[in-house]
Amino acid sequence: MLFTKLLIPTLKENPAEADVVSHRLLMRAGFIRKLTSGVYSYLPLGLMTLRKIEKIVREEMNAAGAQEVLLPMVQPADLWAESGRLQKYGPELLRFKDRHDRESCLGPTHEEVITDLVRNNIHSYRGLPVNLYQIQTKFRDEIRPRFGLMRGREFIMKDAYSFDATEEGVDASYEAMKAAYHRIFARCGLRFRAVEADTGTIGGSFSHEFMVLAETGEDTIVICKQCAYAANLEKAACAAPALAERAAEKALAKVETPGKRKVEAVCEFLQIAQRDLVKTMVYMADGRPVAVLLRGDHEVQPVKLKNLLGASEVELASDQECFDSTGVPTGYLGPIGLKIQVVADLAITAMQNFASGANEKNFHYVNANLGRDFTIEKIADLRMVTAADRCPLCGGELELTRGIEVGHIFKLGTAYSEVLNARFLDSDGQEKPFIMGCYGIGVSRVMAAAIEQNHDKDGIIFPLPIAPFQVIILNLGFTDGDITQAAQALYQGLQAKGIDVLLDDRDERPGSKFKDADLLGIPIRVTVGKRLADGGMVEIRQRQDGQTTELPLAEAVDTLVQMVAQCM
RNA sequence: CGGGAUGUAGCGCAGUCUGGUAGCGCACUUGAAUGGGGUUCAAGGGGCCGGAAGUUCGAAUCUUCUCAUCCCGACCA
Repeated sequence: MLFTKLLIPTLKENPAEADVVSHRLLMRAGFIRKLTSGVYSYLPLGLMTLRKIEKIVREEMNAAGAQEVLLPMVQPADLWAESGRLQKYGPELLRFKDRHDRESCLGPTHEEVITDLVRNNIHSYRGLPVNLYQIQTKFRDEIRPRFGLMRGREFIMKDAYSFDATEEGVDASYEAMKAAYHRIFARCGLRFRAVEADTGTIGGSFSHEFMVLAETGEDTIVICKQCAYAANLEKAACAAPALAERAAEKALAKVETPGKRKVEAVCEFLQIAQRDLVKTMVYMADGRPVAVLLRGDHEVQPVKLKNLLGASEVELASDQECFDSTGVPTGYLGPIGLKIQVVADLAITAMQNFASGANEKNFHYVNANLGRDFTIEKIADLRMVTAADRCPLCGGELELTRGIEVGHIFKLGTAYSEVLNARFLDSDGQEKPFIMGCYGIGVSRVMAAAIEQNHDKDGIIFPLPIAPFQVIILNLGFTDGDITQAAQALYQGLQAKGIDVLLDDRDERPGSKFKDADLLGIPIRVTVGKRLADGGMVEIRQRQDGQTTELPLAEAVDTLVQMVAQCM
């Protein structure tokens, strides 16, 4: 296409509202414009990239045996009431009434609608398994939309739902999706990892997130350097502590620790290492206080705690809440004689003769021992993994790194089919609920994540498979008929070979064209200028590494076709 | 919803403290020159100073209220 025929409003300066790199560059390169908070228009270039991502997604979903459908965005509230999520989903579900005063909502996700569709149309195990997907705009009234396309309220999502008759079946469906997702993100040219994840509010029993690796990612992920283990920090398991040889238990003693509340201060005062102190953190679990014991140098992982307690919300208690429930000021809490529920992290089972608060202002115990001085009902893995931890699978070294969640797959089980009474007749004549899985990809987020991962100071560096154009031709001889004609010919030659090519035919200075080409991130740039007039040569430059070659115009088409084929 | 900040031309900003009727750069229009890393000169067009109320002879500027946007926390593709 011709540059002059496309709406590509590039910006020289960074918009004040954008300070995340993908947002900034998407704005500057003229891919998106904001309409209102968390809601964006896609301009021609943005839509082209989106379409390329969608095409890859479609091809892989179809290849994995899924069928494409398109479900309604406006949904009756009744259906959400039936699943129980009308209440549970909260204000993120945008609700409104139509002219007949019927309660409606905008679909933030489609478990209800798809389950309704399947329960009304599939009644036998003979129709199973089935996997239905769509690519569609979702709306979630996020508390705080931010980072441009990374967390919009309106965004484009591919969501798929599988229905199986058996456990083996759903496992196979899940694995097929996992494999398809690997192919999708690999084909998009992204560096990513699939990690084990918490199942969150969607529920279900098993889940993986697909993370695009980028320093600016919102999530921390844990990767084993030796084996294939990878997990979200929320989920990452801590290896069971190595049990050292048991030493003799020393006598418990209460010591005065005036004004020493923080772990560092207490340990310094007592002349002990932080790993020899048990700290006591109080959390409010659905409004009920719970104390968590863990080693002085460890941190609580709230999601693990939430899961252990079966609570819907856990939050660190304020100093006041803490005092109200225990009668002890924070800093002096300890397991011995504490009146509220106490749970403990696994790591403390390996500790001996440790220090802890004495539940009395300005006092701590030393030489406390689990079992002798106190007992704990629930001991579990409750802490955050650290880089010092070992892989729970192979004992290898762990690495903590940042990622952007672009895909999430869940094995749902029968959670939705049960509440929505979606059943089929099995071969044994029994009526059974469908066993479901659901699988999402944030298509618009993939575009943003690709940029977070691939950019430099000059602009975007698109992986070729998702670049709006594969090749950009710069005509630098705007006033020179021969050069302009050669650029035109090259443009038509590439088009004839099926290359997505953009010809910069603007009456602009060379500098502007170079700057814009870099900003747009088109992988291959061809410059047709006075070097053509001098020696019949054109210049080819790769955006990725800046590698430049010159070659005769006559060879350009074949060479470019080869280069593009190599990168797809 | 808590904490912080900002709203002045399409974009980036100054002017606000100390009230006197709106300015700079880029972009845009016209003309000329220039043509391999955001070129130069000249002449133009464009603003209800987010909105409302108040104080004042006079408000972008002071006061109050509102709306919007962005950033930091709990949620998620």
